[in-house]
Amino acid sequence: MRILVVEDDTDLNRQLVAALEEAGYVVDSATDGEDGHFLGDTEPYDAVVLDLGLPSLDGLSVLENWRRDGRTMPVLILTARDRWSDKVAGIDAGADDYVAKPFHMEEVLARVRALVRRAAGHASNELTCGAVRLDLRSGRVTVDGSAVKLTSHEYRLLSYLLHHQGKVISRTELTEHLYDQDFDRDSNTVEVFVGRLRKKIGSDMIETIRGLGYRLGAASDS
Amino acid sequence: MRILVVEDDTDLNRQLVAALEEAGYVVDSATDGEDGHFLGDTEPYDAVVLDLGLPSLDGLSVLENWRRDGRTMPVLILTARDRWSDKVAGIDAGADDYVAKPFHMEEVLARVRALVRRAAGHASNELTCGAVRLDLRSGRVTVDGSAVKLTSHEYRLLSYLLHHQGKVISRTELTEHLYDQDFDRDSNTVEVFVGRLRKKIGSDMIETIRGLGYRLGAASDS
DNA sequence: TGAATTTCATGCGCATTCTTGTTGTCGAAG
DNA sequence: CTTCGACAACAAGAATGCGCATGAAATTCA
Repeated sequence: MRILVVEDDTDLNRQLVAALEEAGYVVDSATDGEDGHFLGDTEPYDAVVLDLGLPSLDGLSVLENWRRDGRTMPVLILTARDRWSDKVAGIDAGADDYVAKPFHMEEVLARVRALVRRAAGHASNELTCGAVRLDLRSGRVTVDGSAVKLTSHEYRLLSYLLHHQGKVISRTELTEHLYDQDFDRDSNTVEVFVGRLRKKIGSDMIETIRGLGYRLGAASDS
Repeated sequence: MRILVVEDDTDLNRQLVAALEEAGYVVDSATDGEDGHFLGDTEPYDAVVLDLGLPSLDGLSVLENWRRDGRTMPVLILTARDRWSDKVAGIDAGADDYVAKPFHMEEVLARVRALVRRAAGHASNELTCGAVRLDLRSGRVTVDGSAVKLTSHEYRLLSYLLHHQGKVISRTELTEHLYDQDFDRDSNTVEVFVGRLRKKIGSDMIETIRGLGYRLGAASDS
């Protein structure tokens, strides 16, 4: 999962990035509205954390621009302001959630978790597929009840596949969501990780659709 | 759009119902957890407004039960409590949004609007023609309910035909859309793939219009 | 620094795709 | 009605290139 943080306070920015990375996300960040707007317009993020008070281009305008351009990724708004009318404006501009500063990092994490989860159409924090179970809060993975130790990339891959289970995911989509902007395109890293993951969770979980991508779960249904 | 309101304060309940109906929704309401839980489990709502402090069955439990039963409709939580840890608990239990009491009705309406709008984006889109069904999201194809395995090109071909069913598609149009610009003109690959597809989905699906191209669907006409 | 993790490179197996050639079908003209 | 030419369907071998395994190099992390 790939997240964009747009926050001008460099300290807070750093904290957010650190916390999100700690939680297993790939994070890009911008410190002003123009950069943020550009990134959000060009890169496929799974969620955005957006401060409203930004230099060069106001957060609300950034959001409105994205929505006008048809970008639909979930956006969590941060703001020092506390007036409810601002909240309504933000929500109607297309924000998906809202946190008032000062906030607890835990709360932001929970909300981002929920946004990403919901954007993929899941209501619960436990993602399961067959014998595989992933708890988004603790980051633990079990297969048939017994814990499995995954490396950070393996976890990201599995998490993405579980969020979008049943769907065919192209290799480019995976690289775009599991890595930040600069990544060597013609590389077989993804295949390597799919192979590793298969070894750990069972090779019949991830299906290969030759020429299109991979698909997890719901292999045999009518 | 049908909304469920679960709120024990009869005054507030009535206000919510009135405001939501005013906004054009069809609204059911319950004043305790058990009733609310039952309704949410049996009726298909597009969104739920749920108070946390309820008699007979706590709101959080109601929500958890719904999620455990696989109900995925968006839920907006109302609560008097303001401690952030409660918010996190609510969000992690599967709530989609959160409003602290006391609130402005405008805000609730804005959030419900947002929830409904977002949930609408998850309609699974499938293309069908006769017994053939193609789910664009999962890339699965079924004929008479039983799954059919297609290769990448076969899938693209079928998808294109389904998108333009009833229309006559020339062979050049197909090559132009299934291949990138430079493609050996005098080649019969398209016919080969039409043949393969016919073998897999039934030969009466794709009609040949001699000299013009192919047509899928709309079989019964002169 | 040492261990774990991630990335990169090579070669192979095989599903998929393409080509070729033949047979079959339709339409029009003699 | 017959015959001929053009177009389409089918089959099967050939070639392409995708995806996987494996191991070594590089990088990160403790």
